[in-house]
Amino acid sequence: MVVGRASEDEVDRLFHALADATRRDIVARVLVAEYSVSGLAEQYDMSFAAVQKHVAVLERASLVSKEKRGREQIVRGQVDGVQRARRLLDDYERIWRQRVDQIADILAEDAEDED
Amino acid sequence: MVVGRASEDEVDRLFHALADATRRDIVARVLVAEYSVSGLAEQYDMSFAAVQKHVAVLERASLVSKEKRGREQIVRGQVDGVQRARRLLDDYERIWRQRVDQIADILAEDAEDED
DNA sequence: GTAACGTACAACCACATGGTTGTAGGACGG
DNA sequence: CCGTCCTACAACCATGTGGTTGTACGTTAC
Repeated sequence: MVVGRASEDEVDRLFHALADATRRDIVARVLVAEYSVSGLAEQYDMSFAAVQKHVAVLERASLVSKEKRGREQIVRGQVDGVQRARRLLDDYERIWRQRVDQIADILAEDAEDED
Repeated sequence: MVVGRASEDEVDRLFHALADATRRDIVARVLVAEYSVSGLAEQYDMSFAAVQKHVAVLERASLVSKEKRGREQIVRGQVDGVQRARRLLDDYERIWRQRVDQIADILAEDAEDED
């Protein structure tokens, strides 16, 4: 198919995880510094459990990873997950450019004008 | 012309629209060629109304545009929507690189006496 | 040991989503 | 005109999502 690298389910999880402002903010934070889950929860006006769920969604999408440290769970950003998403969008742009090139070729050959 | 920073809602709609395999396939198709809504509906094993809803989601996310032609509605891909999403992910990668650079700086300072 | 902390998870609720069918209306061809 | 095609939209249903609270359990501190 057009986008071949990751399974459709993985891509679903990836974009779904990114389709929430709180989760995007979490990703941005943990790309910069480490946070415990409760440390993250302090940043937002919602319950600990809600933040925990967001982190779980991000983890399933491979956008963050968790590592147990003592009684805390440390959350880190996984930049390769971000890169994977970006690369998928690159594919779409490439498809589009191919089409544009084809159209340009046709126009160059026919030298026709259309409105 | 640089696309300005998108509102959180716009980004939500963008990634949400991309978080469905059928919708991603529609985007890929209409980036290559024009389709009427019913033309798209023929491609998938679901009702016309379902496809119509998917197109509406993509339209709200500015990933496709519709144009009336006779009794048909022609769907086209909007590559700038794709580019907008990709650029957002670029931002995340940039954040991450800055952090990596900072860490590298710290390591470099620590290793200065070694020079 | 006990208390507090950090986490996991289940149950629950309101609401959105993705699908269906049905109805209605504009555009085209006879 | 009439019938067909394409579209729009509403109503409905099952399921998923984002949030809550409550409970349980391991870890740390006192």
